Amino acid sequence: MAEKGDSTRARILDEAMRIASRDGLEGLSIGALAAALPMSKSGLFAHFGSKSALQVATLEHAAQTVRERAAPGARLAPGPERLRFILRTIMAWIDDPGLPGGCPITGACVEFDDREGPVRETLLRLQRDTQRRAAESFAAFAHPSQDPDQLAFEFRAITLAYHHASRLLREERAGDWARRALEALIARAGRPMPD
Amino acid sequence: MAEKGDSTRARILDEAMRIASRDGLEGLSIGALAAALPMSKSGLFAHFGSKSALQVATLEHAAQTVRERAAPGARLAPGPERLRFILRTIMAWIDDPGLPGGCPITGACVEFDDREGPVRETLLRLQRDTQRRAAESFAAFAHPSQDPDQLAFEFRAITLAYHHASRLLREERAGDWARRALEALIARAGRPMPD
DNA sequence: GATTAACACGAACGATCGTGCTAAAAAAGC
DNA sequence: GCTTTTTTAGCACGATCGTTCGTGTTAATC
Repeated sequence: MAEKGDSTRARILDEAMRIASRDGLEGLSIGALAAALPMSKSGLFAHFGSKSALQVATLEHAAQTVRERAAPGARLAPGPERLRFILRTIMAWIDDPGLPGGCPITGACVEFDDREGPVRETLLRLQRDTQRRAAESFAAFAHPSQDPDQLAFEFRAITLAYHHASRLLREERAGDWARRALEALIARAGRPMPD
Repeated sequence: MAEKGDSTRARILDEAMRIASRDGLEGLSIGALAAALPMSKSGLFAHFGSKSALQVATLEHAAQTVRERAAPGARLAPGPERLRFILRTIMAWIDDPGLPGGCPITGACVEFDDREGPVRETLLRLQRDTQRRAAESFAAFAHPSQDPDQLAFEFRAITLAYHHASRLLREERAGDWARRALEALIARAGRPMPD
């Protein structure tokens, strides 16, 4: 049985997530990762077989981590409270001191948005999934004339802008801005759509 | 007089912007850039003296380009119409077929959000500038109880989410979503802030 | 026409990139 | 305790990275 291999694989991916957070998935190099563990380059490489496999594994590992942190939100019924919980979780994830460059998935989204390959496909799957979940929560309480996908788009917008304001601009008010934006969005979702 | 040098420098930066759009500012390599022009690696390098100087110059060039495209908006008074024009301009810029990876500045924002150095400082200056301009347009018509910085944050959110939906997800409805989000934001700006 | 400055080039540097191959060490199964 | 499988290390490869240097070519100045 593969026992030892799995635990070192997890150790590798934890560190890979950290490095990818700062330097991006492409900037994540096998040599630097091996040196940080520490481990031999070839020994590490044998776990994945290719760089893009390592990139995909790192992405999935990051997605799994944030999924676990958001798990308590599943107890809440889909609706405003769950959305507030998700936003808090994402904001804490973006500001996680263990991730010196913010969310590695967000980074990869910009890095690989136009590069075909397995990494992009993994990203698409992950992002479509979270988009769908946000839309569900909006649909649970929004006015029937409102489009859940529209609201989910704006929810995503808030998290992206928070990443931008918090990490690049280092703006202290970023948290307030994001919370207020969500409250306004929740309020609007309950009203009928104008036009 | 530096005559020939300036024109080749512009040619270099045009191509650098294209490559940085797809591969990021760090993925922009001197060798690949020289091969694409075509030009010798050393001849190109002499124009900038270092890679980070090339990165900064590429960023400034991109900012100048988008500034020129947004210039007609200066004729409009600060307010909703100008905001609509800016959003249209940014969306066209993000979808520009000459930029195979979307806006290179947005890419750099995620790539360099936690890497100290001249590139990050350039980004900070550029982003603070556009943030300030958006806040001005909101302040021109918003209800006094509204915070222009809050509204500018949400305006940025829309453009970031559009980049995400259009380039990564390749979602056709992205344009509609962004326009609707802006209209909702403009409408809210005119109303007093609740509580 | 001679001098000088600006510009581009080719070659080479040490370093690091991703990726194989082979053998030693460690763990697992009996 | 031995065998078999899994995991790691060592070493080397071709390619590419940013950068430096010396040289030639072109254009402007006197």
